[in-house]
Amino acid sequence: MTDTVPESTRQTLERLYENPDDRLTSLFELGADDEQVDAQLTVFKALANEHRVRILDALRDGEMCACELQVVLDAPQSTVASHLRELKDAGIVRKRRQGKWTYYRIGDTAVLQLLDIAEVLDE
Amino acid sequence: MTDTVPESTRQTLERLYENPDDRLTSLFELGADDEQVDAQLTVFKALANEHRVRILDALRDGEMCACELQVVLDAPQSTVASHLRELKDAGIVRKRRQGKWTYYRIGDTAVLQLLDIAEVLDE
DNA sequence: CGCTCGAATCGATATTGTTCGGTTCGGGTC
DNA sequence: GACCCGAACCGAACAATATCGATTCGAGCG
Repeated sequence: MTDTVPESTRQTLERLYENPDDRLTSLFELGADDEQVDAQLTVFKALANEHRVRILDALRDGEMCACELQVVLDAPQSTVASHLRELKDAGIVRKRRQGKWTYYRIGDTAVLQLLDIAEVLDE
Repeated sequence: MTDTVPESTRQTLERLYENPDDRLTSLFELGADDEQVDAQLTVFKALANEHRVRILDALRDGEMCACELQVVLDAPQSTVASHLRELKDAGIVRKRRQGKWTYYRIGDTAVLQLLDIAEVLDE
């Protein structure tokens, strides 16, 4: 495991620490587990697009059908549909079918927290 | 403004609402302002990458120098450096130079909140 | 100064994400 | 059933990001 580290890095660590091998091991252990990272990535990737952020900002005060979101985004139907699908796949949004229309809503208030925190973050 | 909407969408809204023009206008006004969306996007794009998420997870309990992060990620120096630059540009991370080394740390506890919320979100 | 080393930048290439016309699907109406 | 309409899906063209070797930069040292 620790022997996959490039020699240059090992040498650096040898200068930095008394027990480079121990430090190497603890550095490896610092790595977050894959499931945790996967969950975080799923969410952040879904939020990392202007259209999708605008959809969520529009859904803050209630559900809307796909055709209305089309107006808010001012984008073609197929484009809006694919973004809605990504948001749904990421578990950020839920849909409800009523007759010919499909209504979308934010699935969890935690999403609103994410939007709020991100908005303020870079002061 | 409302006349840029495709005719098909207008027709849809005419069937959905009594005053399609009013609804159209309020839909447009639902659009979040650009500054707000920009701020949110900057943050989410910076977080939408596995390497960068792993860096932040590693920085949870204190600062680390670039060469140590290289070990945590098990990635080449230039790759790590470019990710650190993106995190810094997004205002998520701060750096501090000490001699030949550069130490990075999370710049705001709000970042930790984002990581925590995202991890739990998709239950 | 000349040298070493950690970090930053450059740039060509590879990978991933986005757009959107065309088509299909599913419900509703007559 | 035939038709209409909103939404979903497909896939090819295009755009944005990521990767990483090579080079440069900048601090420390002899």
